Amino acid sequence: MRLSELSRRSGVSVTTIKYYLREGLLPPGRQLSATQAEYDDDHLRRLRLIRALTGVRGLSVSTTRDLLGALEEHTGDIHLLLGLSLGSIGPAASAGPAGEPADAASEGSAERAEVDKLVDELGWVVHKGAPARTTLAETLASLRSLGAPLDRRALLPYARLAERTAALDLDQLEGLDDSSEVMERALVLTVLLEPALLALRRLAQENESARRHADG
Amino acid sequence: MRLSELSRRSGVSVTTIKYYLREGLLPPGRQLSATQAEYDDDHLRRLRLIRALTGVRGLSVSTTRDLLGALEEHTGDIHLLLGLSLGSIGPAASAGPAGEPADAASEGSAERAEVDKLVDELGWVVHKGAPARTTLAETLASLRSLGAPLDRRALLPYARLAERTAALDLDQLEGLDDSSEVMERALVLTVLLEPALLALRRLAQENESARRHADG
DNA sequence: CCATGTTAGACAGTAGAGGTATCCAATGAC
DNA sequence: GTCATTGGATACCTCTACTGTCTAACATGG
Repeated sequence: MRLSELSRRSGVSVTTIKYYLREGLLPPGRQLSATQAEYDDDHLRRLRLIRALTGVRGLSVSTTRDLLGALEEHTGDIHLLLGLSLGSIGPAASAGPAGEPADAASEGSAERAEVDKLVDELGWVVHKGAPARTTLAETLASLRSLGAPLDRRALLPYARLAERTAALDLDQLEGLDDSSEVMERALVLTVLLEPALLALRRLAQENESARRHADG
Repeated sequence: MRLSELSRRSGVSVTTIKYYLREGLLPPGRQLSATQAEYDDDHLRRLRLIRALTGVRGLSVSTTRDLLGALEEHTGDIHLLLGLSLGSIGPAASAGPAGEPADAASEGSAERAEVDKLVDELGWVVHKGAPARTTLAETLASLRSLGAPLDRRALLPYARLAERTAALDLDQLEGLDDSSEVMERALVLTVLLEPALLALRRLAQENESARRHADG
């Protein structure tokens, strides 16, 4: 199909698609001549994936590019994809010592040790450099500085529930043969399911709050 | 304390604090004269909370303002806070019929019904207009259009785990007396724990993936 | 062969978010 | 009296995610 047809079928404007091509989110089409290119259903799928990641999940264009790049790069190696590539997709990766405030509860290196100890205690096999470890440590440091500290003991039951959630996630990948299909599904489930899980948690919170106050 | 001291103690620049005051994220200090104002520890706490919400969690300034506003408004009514105010803090609230693409898997009104049915099946007591219902429905619609549909049956075990997560969350609020303290703690735990829970899930995914591939 | 439509590529422009910088007159501390 | 600080106002800046316009080269239907 032509670029204009790709645009019509995806609901994404031609200029925006050109922008994604420029930014390397979408691979170029098969060039038929200097002024003609053909796109296939893979492009349409990819485009829908891009819109879901940026729109529904709210990822930035550059994060989306990195994610899609990791998808191509580690084809067949679902470990690297789950553990490293999808490891941290928060707002900021906070690289380097940026000189935090003097008084603000000493940068969470203590939390990093706590996280490593937790992972150890759980018996999890997780790469030492997994970015999610850092994300977790940062969040704990932040919670502590706000006066709501969570130690290993408090975190452990959450971790056990995360374990079971992850098992459900991996179950969803069963029965898929094609490797690239598995990889894409893994990305979709890991990243796009996040808003759904958070929404479920909020609904459950409201319910639980209602149940506990029912005695009043 | 003075504005400059508040700045020094929080690590946030004076201009940025002024910006937050302008935007209504931080309440004004006690005005001593036309050119003198005093801030207390509440301001410092609030400021740290703002930085945590925008920095760690990545919320926008306007979302943060809404959240903090809800905190003041519903003091004492933890229901409204959990169910309605914190209901949807995703990237976009998608208000109104914005004319989605022609071909893109018919806007998820079917998903909305599915969500309502799920909540019903679970026996959850949740406000009909809870924004998290919409968030959930949108995510499901998006997953379906990407060829990875999750129906009620697949979602149910996730919901049961969310239930237990919410119970842990509410446990954290036990033993707190002061109402405004409970409210702030609820907000912090609901919103700031999110990155931590997602990080735990990703670590657990890597572990589970390693476990399942251990036979190879 | 010509009118019309489409393409890649280049580049400028835009709107919103999240600050940052500067100036101001008033005022408090020393 | 001098100097730092304040609230208030306004201008400016950087980044992100697009959007618009232009050009020269084709393609396609009549």
